[in-house]
Amino acid sequence: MRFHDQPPNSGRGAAGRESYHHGNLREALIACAIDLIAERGPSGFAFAELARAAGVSAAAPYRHFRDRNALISEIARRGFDRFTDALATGWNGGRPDPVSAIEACGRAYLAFARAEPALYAAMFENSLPEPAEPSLLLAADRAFGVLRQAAAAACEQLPRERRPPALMVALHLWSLAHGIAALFVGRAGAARRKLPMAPEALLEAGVLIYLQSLGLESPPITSA
Amino acid sequence: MRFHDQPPNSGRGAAGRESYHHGNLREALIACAIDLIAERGPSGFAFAELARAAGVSAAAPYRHFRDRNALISEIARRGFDRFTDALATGWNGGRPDPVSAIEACGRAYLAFARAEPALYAAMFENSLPEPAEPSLLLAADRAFGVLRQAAAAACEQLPRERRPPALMVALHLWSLAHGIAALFVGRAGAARRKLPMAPEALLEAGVLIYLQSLGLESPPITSA
DNA sequence: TGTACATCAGTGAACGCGCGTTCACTGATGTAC
DNA sequence: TGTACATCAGTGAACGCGCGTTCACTGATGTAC
Repeated sequence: MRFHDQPPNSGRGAAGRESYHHGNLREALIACAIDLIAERGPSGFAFAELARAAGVSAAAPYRHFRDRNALISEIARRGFDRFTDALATGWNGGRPDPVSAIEACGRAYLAFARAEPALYAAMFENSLPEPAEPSLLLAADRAFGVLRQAAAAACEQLPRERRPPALMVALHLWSLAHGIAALFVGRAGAARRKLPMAPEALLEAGVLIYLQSLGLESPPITSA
Repeated sequence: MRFHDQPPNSGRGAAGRESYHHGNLREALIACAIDLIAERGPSGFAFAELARAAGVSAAAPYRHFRDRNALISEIARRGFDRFTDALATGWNGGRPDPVSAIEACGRAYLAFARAEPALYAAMFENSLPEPAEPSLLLAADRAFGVLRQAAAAACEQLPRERRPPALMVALHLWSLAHGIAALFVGRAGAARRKLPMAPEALLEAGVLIYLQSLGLESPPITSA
């Protein structure tokens, strides 16, 4: 499954290119870049090489992106947008119950990292200079917002005196999911190793153990 | 605190270089590369630039490393060795009790990532080609072995029927620690954000919640 | 419908640059005797 | 201690290459009238 659309005439390479004008070079460059990132990582190719892959001259991309970083930043931004949607779909408003919904959210997290390694890498393994684009920061905030919201909803199931800070819970969930994604999904570093279980199962077990400790079970103690 | 030694005449740059022979170019290259990685990441500089930084001609490094990857691989390998030591020191044979020792191990994990961002990046954010050097894989295995051993010792505190697989516990701990390190320590991507608490505190809380769910407390239920 | 014109989105040549890698070389060091 | 010689660990020039970026240009498209 691919999360990004294929607009008309945005095919990779020069194939289908008939006119002097490309028609949709901006989208074609993004699509080609995503392929290159998936192969070699966000720092693994040159801007000129990307132009070649898209079948245009090395000068053409400058009509659409200030420089290489602007391209990567745009890809990361779109990645966070898709990521937000994927997490929100998993969470599904907390139905049927917060714990199940958080589990679904975790599955969506890893599914995204697996299905879109290039986007995930552009989001988390880029080397973009600080400060980042404001729109990129906003998109990242929105994605984390889903986790924060999920954690808050789950925490509200608990009696006030046993209620941990929702932000902390969200950070724990995010860290665990990201750790598993970075270590065991995608094209990682030397640490890559075989797992006795699927990453999804590992995350699910970890989250269950964690939430159980907080006093959360599925189905919830307080039934609807 | 730096974990790597400074052998004689391994100073950065040409400073202190008096003779035709460098004396310790291999170590000097590694030291310079660590500085460059800390600044720009494991893919952020060229082999020739490293030679310049070390004050030698571009051809000199080839006397000591087959190519750039061999250098990065060596740095990652040494990183894992130091990392193993740091984790083992934190674990401290499980004293005074497994839960406290695991917490100390977690602190050592983040302390390492913080003190040695270049080594940590070389270990986990490199783009080394597969298959990795066997010696690098071994070094990585030894580091993970400390976590596995710690998890096993902790699990043995539990009655057999409530005992989770130690490997799974080790993977959870590793993932959580790595997730926190990748997201909140060092020079991360667009996701970098301010935390309401120190990464160390975040990890400590997460590990406590997790272990508590397994039935582990500090001080241990079964006293010595 | 036709035409003039403005704008857009490409081209391709050019620039200076630094990279990776090789090569014959040479200064420095270590050692046998 | 002295000397001859082998080995080591550098140099610096050279190569072809691809990169990033700019520039004047031009083909294609859209629009006013």
